[in-house]
Amino acid sequence: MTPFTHRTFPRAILHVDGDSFFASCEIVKDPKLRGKPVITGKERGIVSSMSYEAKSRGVTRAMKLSDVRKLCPDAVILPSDYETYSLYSKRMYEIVRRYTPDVEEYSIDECFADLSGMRRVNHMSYEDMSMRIKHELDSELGMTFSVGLSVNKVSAKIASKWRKPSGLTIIPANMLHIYESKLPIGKVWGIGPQTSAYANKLGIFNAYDFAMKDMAWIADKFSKPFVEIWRELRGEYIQGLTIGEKHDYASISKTKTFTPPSTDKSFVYSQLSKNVENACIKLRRHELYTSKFAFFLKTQNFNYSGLELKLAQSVSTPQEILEAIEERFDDVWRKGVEYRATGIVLMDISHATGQTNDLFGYGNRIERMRSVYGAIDRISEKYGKHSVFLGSSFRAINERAHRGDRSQAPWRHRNIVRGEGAKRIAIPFLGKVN
DNA sequence: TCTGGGGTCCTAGGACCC
DNA sequence: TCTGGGGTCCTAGGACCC
Repeated sequence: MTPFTHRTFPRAILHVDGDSFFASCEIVKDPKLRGKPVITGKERGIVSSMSYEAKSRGVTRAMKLSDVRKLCPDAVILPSDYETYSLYSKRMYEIVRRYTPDVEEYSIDECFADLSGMRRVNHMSYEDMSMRIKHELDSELGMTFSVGLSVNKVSAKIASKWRKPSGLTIIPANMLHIYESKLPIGKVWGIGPQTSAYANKLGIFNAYDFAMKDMAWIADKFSKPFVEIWRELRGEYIQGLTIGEKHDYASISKTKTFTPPSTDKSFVYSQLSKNVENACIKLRRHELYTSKFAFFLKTQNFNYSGLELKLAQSVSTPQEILEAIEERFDDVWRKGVEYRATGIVLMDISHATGQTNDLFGYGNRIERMRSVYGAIDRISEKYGKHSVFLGSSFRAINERAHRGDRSQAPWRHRNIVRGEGAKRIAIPFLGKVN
């Protein structure tokens, strides 16, 4: 008899997790790689994803590629190819959607699905649905998935992680306590190192210890998210699924580390300018607008300095953002400090432009800017990303400029530059827009 | 894990108002 | 002038996830 509940599947929540997803996609792209230690993340210099062959040789996530080559000289190291990964990701979602419309696209290699109430429609048990989903994923996509079925998200996560790779684990409510008593508290989804250490101090070591505390005790000692986890560990269904494609964002950010670090203001600014351009590209792809943002610089010792700024109107193009940054950049910039990265975070994201009274004809200009960027997005689609970019991003995009010309003013975002191999043509911006 | 990039949610505390 | 209570909005920062 379970301590928690009687019904085996009050809700049937599935969690699907692609095994070594990026590396697996690379192996499907190039079957000759099968059986070899495959690693992705070449462009970053650290391991992003590794095949099980690589894992068994001792390769771990975030390991430096120089160490990987020593450990595993025959490793095949590839740059990330997100286009392909997203394609396989979409195919994964579609297969799961054959059995229920309620699919949450949780991340590029994971999804949740609510199978509740689908037994009659699909003419099969939840267990059979889980088996068939896994079989269709494995056979149609040519890689393996680990699948877990239980009564809520937290438990479904426990199930899918239980056996990897290629596991299928089914945990009905009356069996939850068995798995939980073998699971260290820090392995529970949503319980990280801080909370795990705190729980240990309170005498909680596994998920079952946690689940068996009473409500008042938990509520007294933990914040809301952990109370929800506690309830799900007891078999309740608390965390709903977010169904459908992701088009809404609370924030959009872009940050990029450069090596070696730099004390060169115009170079660092160009990095930031490029990040702003990229963030705006994402904004426009989802037809979104922003009216608040933060920019920051990251020093060599991982200190951050930055500012949060507001715009008079919502925008989806970089001009106003960069003008605002330009005005305040010197408040953040410290001469002689070595910076290793810049970043931008767009906030207050909305679907509409957010009407404000337009005292200075500002909106008119924004309208024109938007139509210019409509054209730019079409050019980029046709000729590749960054075939057109701002003058202020020039040094970040044209790598060679880093060592050479230092005379360029940092703020040249009023010029748009068209890149074409070695030839790059600056186009005066403001005067030409109509 | 001596450190990459992109997200989300929650809480505490200050400002301001009635 | 002082004291008390309550509400809302905003920001900084923590914690966690993939």
